[in-house]
Amino acid sequence: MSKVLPKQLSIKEFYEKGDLFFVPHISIDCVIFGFHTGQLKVLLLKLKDMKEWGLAGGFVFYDEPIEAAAKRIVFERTGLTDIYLTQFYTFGDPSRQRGKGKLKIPQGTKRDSWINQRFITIGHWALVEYSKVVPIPDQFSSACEWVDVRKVPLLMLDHNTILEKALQSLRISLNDYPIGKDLLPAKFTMPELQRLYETVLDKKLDRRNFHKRMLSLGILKKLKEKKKGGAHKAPHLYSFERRAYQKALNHGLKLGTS
Amino acid sequence: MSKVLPKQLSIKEFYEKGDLFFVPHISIDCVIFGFHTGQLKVLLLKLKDMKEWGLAGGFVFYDEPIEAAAKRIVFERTGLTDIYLTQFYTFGDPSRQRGKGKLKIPQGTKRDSWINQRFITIGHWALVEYSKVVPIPDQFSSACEWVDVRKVPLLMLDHNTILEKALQSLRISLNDYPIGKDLLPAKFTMPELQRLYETVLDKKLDRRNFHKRMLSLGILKKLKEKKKGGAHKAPHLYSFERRAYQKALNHGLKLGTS
DNA sequence: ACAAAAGTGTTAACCGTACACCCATGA
DNA sequence: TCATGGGTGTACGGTTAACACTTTTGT
Repeated sequence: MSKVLPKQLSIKEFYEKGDLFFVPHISIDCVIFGFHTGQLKVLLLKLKDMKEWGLAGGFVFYDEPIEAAAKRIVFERTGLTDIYLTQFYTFGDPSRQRGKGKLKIPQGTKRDSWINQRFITIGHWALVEYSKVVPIPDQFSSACEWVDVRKVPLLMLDHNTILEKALQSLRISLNDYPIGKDLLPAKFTMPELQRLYETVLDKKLDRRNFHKRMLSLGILKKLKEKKKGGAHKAPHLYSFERRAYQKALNHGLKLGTS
Repeated sequence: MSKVLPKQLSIKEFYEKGDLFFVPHISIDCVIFGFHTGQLKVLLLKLKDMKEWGLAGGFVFYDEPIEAAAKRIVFERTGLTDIYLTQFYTFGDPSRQRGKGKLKIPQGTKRDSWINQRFITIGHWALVEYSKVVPIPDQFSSACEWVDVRKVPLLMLDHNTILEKALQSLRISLNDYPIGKDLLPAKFTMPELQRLYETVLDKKLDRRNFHKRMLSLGILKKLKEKKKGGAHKAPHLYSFERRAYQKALNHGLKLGTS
């Protein structure tokens, strides 16, 4: 799944010759979500020489499927494979072009260089386990950090719009598909799972009803261990039932309306 | 909304010089749905010099937003403006390229011509009123016809997959958004509306419950006229309440789960 | 008068929501 | 022992789904 350039190109070489490797006019943006200390986080990159931050993005090799490219991009920023990934929308505003609006033409590139042309970007969101990620900046960035989705700064281009739409899509998908396996550690407690749902949906849920519904889905396995160390009563630990979880991902949670 | 080439290009000119006007590597495919005689129809094009049929497709002008391009493409095949259109998925398989698989390189074009390169296509579906459409083939096609979605033949490239995914997306959208205004004539009967839903969902619905639910949505206006001419009891005519219908499209049908 | 489609109301099952008490643990 | 969070069951209400009879009209 991970594909690498023949050799590591310098930024300048990349800007000048990228179209030898990548399909021009096409980019991919990945909204990488994680969950930590009760917050929904998104992985952002601080662009060199610019005030703004941006989403994890990249390009598509000539012989690479779109989904593979998206997974590669997530891999390059997180070190993770086996990414849970969903394509949610394609953004094609003609203003998505370096040299238009605030986006500067990269130093030393020609105006007609492939990188300065109009790009259509295919938006994906990914769910990853926060603690397993070691954020890695790309060559255009000076930093790569988790940011609370509620505290996201001004992003380059239309990346704020893309993030908003990713969140919408994630919330909608929550109605039909389970969530958690990719965002929580292998063992977790019911209150932790509930906090995840509350955070994504941005609203409080009833503890007892949540408990009931989650169990009724048949995708949880109650472990005999309890979580030690916390103050107060020790909560039970759960894990997901691999097969049932996967089935729910494939077929959705709602049974066909008779 | 309708944009026209500086002059009408011949097919050969188009194949050779298209990249002077259109963003390379990007195409748009539109699954145009209509409803007639109790059947869900899709507008297909018979390709010249090939066995297969294909969906309505086209390319994006350098300065044209994606959605505008999609609406233009529907306009060019149907003559209609004010299209109800939804982007549903972007297909990017590297095999989407003339010269690979069954798709021939157009006669007289060079292998490295823009048209023979890999294309990423942005899938849309559109709902149009069957009776208002005058199907118009494009320059690559010998015919443009309505085909029952249940009788769709083998299509070029991955167009069968695109159609399948469009249908899925349409069915899902049916849960949250009203349908009918763009597929039915201005005045219609409740059984006609029900047949539309049954056809799209591919299952029978209960007549009385359907009637009740539709009225409860508050988007229908009962007219004083009845439909004449048919055998049997004359059904009432309805029309959609413009404002309520639009509101339902914008905000969805389901009220926020408390 | 008969066949075929349209119009209408009631009931039962289910699901979602609200809600209260007891238990375990660390401070 | 107290404060805090975790674990569990019940009751109500609204929505959905099942279902039968009457009306109209053309043949």
